[in-house]
Amino acid sequence: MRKRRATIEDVASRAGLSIKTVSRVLNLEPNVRPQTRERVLAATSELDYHPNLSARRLASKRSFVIGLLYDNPDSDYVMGIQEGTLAVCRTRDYHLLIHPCRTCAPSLVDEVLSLHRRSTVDGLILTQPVSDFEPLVTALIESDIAFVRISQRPCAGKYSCISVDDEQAAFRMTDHLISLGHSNIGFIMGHPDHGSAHDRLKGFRASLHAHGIPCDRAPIEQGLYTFDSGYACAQRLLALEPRPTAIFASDDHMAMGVLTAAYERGLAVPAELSVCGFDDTPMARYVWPPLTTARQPILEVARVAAECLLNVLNGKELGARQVTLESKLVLRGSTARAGAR
Amino acid sequence: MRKRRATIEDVASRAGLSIKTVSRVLNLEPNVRPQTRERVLAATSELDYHPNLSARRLASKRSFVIGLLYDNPDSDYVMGIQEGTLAVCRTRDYHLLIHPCRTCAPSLVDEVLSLHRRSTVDGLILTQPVSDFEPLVTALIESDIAFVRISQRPCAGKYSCISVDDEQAAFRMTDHLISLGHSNIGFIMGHPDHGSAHDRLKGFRASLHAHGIPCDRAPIEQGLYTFDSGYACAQRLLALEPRPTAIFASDDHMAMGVLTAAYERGLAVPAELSVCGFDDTPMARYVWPPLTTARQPILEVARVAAECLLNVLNGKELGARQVTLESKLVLRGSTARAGAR
DNA sequence: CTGAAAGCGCTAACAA
DNA sequence: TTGTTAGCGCTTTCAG
Repeated sequence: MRKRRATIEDVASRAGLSIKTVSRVLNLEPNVRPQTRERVLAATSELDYHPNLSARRLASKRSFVIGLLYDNPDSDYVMGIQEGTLAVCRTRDYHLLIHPCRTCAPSLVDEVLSLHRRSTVDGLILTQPVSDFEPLVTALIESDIAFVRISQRPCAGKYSCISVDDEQAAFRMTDHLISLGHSNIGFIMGHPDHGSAHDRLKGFRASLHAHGIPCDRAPIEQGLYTFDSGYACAQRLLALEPRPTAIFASDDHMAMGVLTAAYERGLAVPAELSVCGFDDTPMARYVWPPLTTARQPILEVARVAAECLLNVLNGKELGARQVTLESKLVLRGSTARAGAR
Repeated sequence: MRKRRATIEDVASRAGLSIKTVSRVLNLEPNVRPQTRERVLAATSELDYHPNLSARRLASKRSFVIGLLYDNPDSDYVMGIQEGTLAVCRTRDYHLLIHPCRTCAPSLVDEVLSLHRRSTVDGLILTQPVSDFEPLVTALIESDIAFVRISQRPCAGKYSCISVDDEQAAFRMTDHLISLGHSNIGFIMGHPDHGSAHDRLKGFRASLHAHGIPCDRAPIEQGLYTFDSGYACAQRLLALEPRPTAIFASDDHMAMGVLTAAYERGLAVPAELSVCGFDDTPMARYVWPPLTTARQPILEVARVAAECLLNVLNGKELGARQVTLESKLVLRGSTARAGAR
């Protein structure tokens, strides 16, 4: 037979203390004698006591929930971010509310503000491109809602911003292509609403420049971080005279579009065309040839962001943090020495 | 300047009614005169009133949260399920708590029971393979926790079970291959812990049988729903004498492993080998050649499951529902007429 | 260092 | 059909 769930009063009376003392122990507040703490802890476990979240939320006027905002078609990216934030939430007894959304939806700001107004969430983690959507960020600041952004562009104020070194990584990737003997390299840019797209382009250009390759003549196409856009851009690049010997796509989806375009033209990859992507999504390994790409520490990014936010919510962090994590090049079969047949 | 958030009392006094009446309107309870209801609604919107979730939860001893359990490496599948359940939750003012887990973790049962014990969730949606994990299902039934399973195998009792027609779809897919002139078809089975793996095999066999092809001699390999397992199985199948002219992989990940194995052996797909997958993950379109596969109505499955669960939680549904949704064959370039070079 | 009492904002009986 | 009165289980003053 199931007994009624134990409450803080049960614990208090069992330990021969007041509920306030029990509450103190549970909330790790100071000013409790170690011995008293022990008594509480003992009673707690004897009764298999678990605080009632709703009651705690009501009394403390906090939800102990953080919201995760995303508008990203890449499932693997989103899952990675979810996993990282969840890991932190679990260790700190918070819950995660996922909130997929459309950056372009006119209702977005209201939607998010209402999440907070209804005390559904205490704070928010914003991923790209939502994190770069000015109107929302401004509204959050005005409403004094805690948030942490995952983005390259820091924003003013006490708001932390976590990112990966897109520019650096793109620089190194380009270096790699050049070191393989490529000099006519086509570049496919990502969705212009994502800060990362601009940074990756910057890194590409910087590397060309560093190697004395005139970058104003480098063929650059505007993509959208999707397979189809990559395919379309590749069609244009491959029609150029002289044809690029390598194509650097700003993400793996577009790189796969490039592969498809190459196949359709009967171009051998990597013998006649080197292709590289970015992000190292799981499928980069699964296409043929496996994609050379750059691996982002997504989980780590998410973890740091969540940790930051929880620190802010619990007054453990004052200033804004500005963290940049490092990506790694992953060299696979889709890139090879130029002219190697 | 920000005013204090309106409470139910504010609404009541503004409408000149008691809080109970307001509560009735908010909870769609009967026995309220339409005119009274109007007064409440007016006050509600004038004050921009939103009920405090925590208070409601505490008083009603319900969390208005449902949990989503999954242990599936396929991000696209998981995202689809999340999206479908979220859509329903939003329309019915519930929250979704995602809970990725490891079916093999010994702590799984405790972990899930504690979600309910701490009144974190009112009910659960189980996806495969968690939904087929007996110990958990049994524990949930014993603890009288509401749940809905996404699985092919219905379980006893008043518990609903939503599924797709894996067997039927595999049958049709095999039919398709046979109609293209293939008779020596290799089959790669999915992870044996997933009910779907067995059903797909059953459909495959049934189709062979229906066409008078001896299925006891059909080459069948055991995979794990992963790229690598598909690759390994394909290696074995392609080494057979005579070599199969088609391979039916039980999911797209494994099918991609087959494609890779074929490339490495210099086998042209589909000219020398037809390949088909299952699930229609987004990347099925993005590989070369694009994969013939079967599309599952994942969103719909998730929606129905969530709707079911919410109905149960709100006493709107008594018996167990047993729903099977239909998959669609998606014919792409990876399959072709046998012997067509 | 510890405790008593007063809510947090809502729902649930039970009256009226 | 509507209102009154208790709680739900916790945190927060504020006293000791």
